[in-house]
Order: sequence, then structure tokens, then C-alpha cells
Amino acid sequence: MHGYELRKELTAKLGAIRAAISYGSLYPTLRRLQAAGWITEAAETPATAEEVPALTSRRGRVVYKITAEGKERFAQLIAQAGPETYDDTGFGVHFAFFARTDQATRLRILEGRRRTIEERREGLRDVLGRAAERLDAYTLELQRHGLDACEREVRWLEELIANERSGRAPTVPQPGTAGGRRDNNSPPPPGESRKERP
Amino acid sequence: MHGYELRKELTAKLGAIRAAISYGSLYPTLRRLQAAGWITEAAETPATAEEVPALTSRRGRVVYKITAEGKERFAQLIAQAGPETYDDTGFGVHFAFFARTDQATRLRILEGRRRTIEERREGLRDVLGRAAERLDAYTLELQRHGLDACEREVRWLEELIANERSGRAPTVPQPGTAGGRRDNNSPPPPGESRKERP
DNA sequence: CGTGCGATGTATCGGTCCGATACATCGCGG
DNA sequence: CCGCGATGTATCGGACCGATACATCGCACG
Repeated sequence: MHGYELRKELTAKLGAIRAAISYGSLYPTLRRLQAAGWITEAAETPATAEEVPALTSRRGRVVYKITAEGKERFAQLIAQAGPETYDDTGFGVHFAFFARTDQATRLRILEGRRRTIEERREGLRDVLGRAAERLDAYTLELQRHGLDACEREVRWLEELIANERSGRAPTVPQPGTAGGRRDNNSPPPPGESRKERP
Repeated sequence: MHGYELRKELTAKLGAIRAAISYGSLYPTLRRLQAAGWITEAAETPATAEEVPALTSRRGRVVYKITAEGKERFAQLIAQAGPETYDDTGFGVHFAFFARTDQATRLRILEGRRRTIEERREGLRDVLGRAAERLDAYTLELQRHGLDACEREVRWLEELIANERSGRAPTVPQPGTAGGRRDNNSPPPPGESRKERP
């Protein structure tokens, strides 16, 4: 892919958890990845030179391609988990690439995230319990809303963990919620996706 | 307050929406505020010089105090709203200081936030509707979770807006949820808090 | 038929914030 | 009495954002 395309893909994949990656971050990063040997510059595929001639005259537009070392490095990165793996953004990025890892890694990350959110939840309960009278009504409402989000996320994580343990795909049919959309046929169950061809 | 104390206060107030402010951000900011004349350095109150003598020998520990211009500037800042007022962090910061503004400002910001979240929600519905087959099960689950969070936040905002319109405090008694805590007596209704003594 | 505008595309620059770190004192328990 | 965690101020490098510049393509509208 070229930079712009990559940004669009990442925005579609990560749009639920963070804003689009800025150009000031994207292009320097691509150069760093290339310097490290994890991606290479592939020619802008003129596509038999007569097909789509308008694009052939297009300048710029550098197409990159991941290398073997790059794939290895990527696998390392999503498999290894530090504390930053469990914060909001870090977890979202890992989760978005869960289909690229093994079940053990997925379970490890889900449980680490659950622990993190549980700690945050306890902190909020402390504030709401103890220091409640020191804070105004709006601040308290903010804490309540945050606490509610924590509780919901813990429940969500627990469903995912249970699904993972039972080897099922993460369908989560949303038991009693206002369901309506049912056209969503479950994609191939992402267990041990080992073979991906470049 | 001095820097460390300020950080603790802000962490308690904003802990639900963002991480603690870093020192690399806190201290330079305090100096900038002082240079702009919005805060002044107050002496470290030796407190009759014989009371708590251990602290008197303490070096460092600069205590700051907001000035009249600072208060004015602060009022401007939370009253004016741009696009960054409606993103996650910006809205949280404004909301945490809602008790310091008037009802018109609160309504304006709540409605702007609702519009922002509704747009995000529509974007997620588009992804889940159209490009669903191009994404793996985990990515889809991430979008579903994000969509759910959007829907809940819209409902939350609507309750707050209704409360605001009716002039009530933002108690939000949480209609059918697993209530239990009832010790939370509602703080003074934050309408037009105009007089605060330094 | 042209003209303007939005999408596509690469690139840089200044500024802000984070994360790590350094350093010092205080209070407390072992 | 010694160490360790909380309190407290401070700096530095690096990462990232937001704005901006610049160029081309395709399409709609007058």
C-alpha cells in the first residue's frame, strides 16, 4: 500500500478507538520502518503500461510492501504485552489485530485489560464513596459515567474471555439488547490463523 | 496550590476521562501561566513560623494563586467552544468545570457533544453495514463495542440536556439499573454559581 | 466547454505533551 | 537507625498532532 491508502485502512480499523493517524506521524514512520528493513519500496505497478495510463504519469505515490523481517517483527509486537498494552489505545490496537495472533496471546491480553479496567473501576468507586462530598454534582456525574463505562467493559471482556476459552468466534450475540441487524454472517472463526500468503 | 497538589486535584477530577498530567507538562505550563499574569507566586505561608516548623525549612514548593485576570481568562476558556471542545478529552475537561459556568454554556456544550457522538455513531453504523464482510470478526466486535458506547453516551447526554432544560441538578437517578448506593445525597444544585471567594 | 471544488496524494514544520529520570526531604515501620 | 514510599520540583529527548503547502484527478454545474 501507499501512505494515504494505509491511513484509510487504519482509520477504518481503529476509528472506534482513536482518531486518524496524522501525516506528520505517518510519513516519518514509513521512512523509519524502511530504514529498519521492515518494509521495502515497491515500484508503482504500471499494470502492463497501457492499462490506466492516466495513473502512470502520476508522480509521487510510493507503494510499500512488508518484508519477511517486518512480518516477524510485527508478530513479536502484537504477541508481547507490557503495561502500555492495557491502556485504552494500546489495547484497542492489539485487539484490532487479534486475528493475527494465537489464542494464548489473546487470552493474556484480554485478562490484562480486564485487570486494568477493574483497577480503574475501584479507583472511581473510592472517589464516589469517600471524597463525594468534596466534589460538585457535575464532577460526580462524570465519575458515575466513567464507572458505568468500566463496569460495561468488564462485562464485555468477560464475554470475550469466555468465548475465547470455549474456542468460539467472538460473535457475542448481545443477549437481550435491541437486536435488529441479522445480516451479519460470522466471518471465518479466527482461531490460529497461521497461514497468510503475501 | 503548589504543583504536586494541583496535579492530585486534577487527577481526582479528571481521572475518569484521561491519565494524570505529566510533570513535563505541568511545570512548564505553570511558568507560562505566571508569565502571562494569570497566576502569581504566593509565599509558602510559614503559618506563624512556629506552627509545623518542619515544613518551614522545606525548600522548593512554590505556591501559586490565581489572579483576577486569570479568573477572567478561565471563564472565557470554559465558556467558548470550538470543535476541540467536543472531542473526548476536551468535552471531559469542560464538563468537569460545568459548575463554574452558566446554564446556556452548559447546554451549548452538551448539544455540541451530542452532535459529535451522533456523527461518530453514524460512521460506525456505516462500517458495520457496508464494509462488514471485508473485516475480521475481532475488528467487527471492536466496532460494535464502540457503537454501543456511542449509543449509551447519546442517551446519557440526552438525560443531562433534559435535566438542564428543566433546571434540575444532574442527579440522573439511573432508572432501572442495579442501584444500591443511596448514601449519595445530591450536592448543592450547581445553578449560576457566581460568588466564589478566593 | 471551462472552471472550480472535493478527493487523492506526499511532505514538512512548529509546538505541545509524555515518559523517564534526577534529586531532595519527610514520616513511618521494622 | 536504616530503608522505603510519599511528597515535591525540575529537565530532557522523543513522539505525535495540527496546520499547512503543493500538485493532480475526476466530476458536477453553469
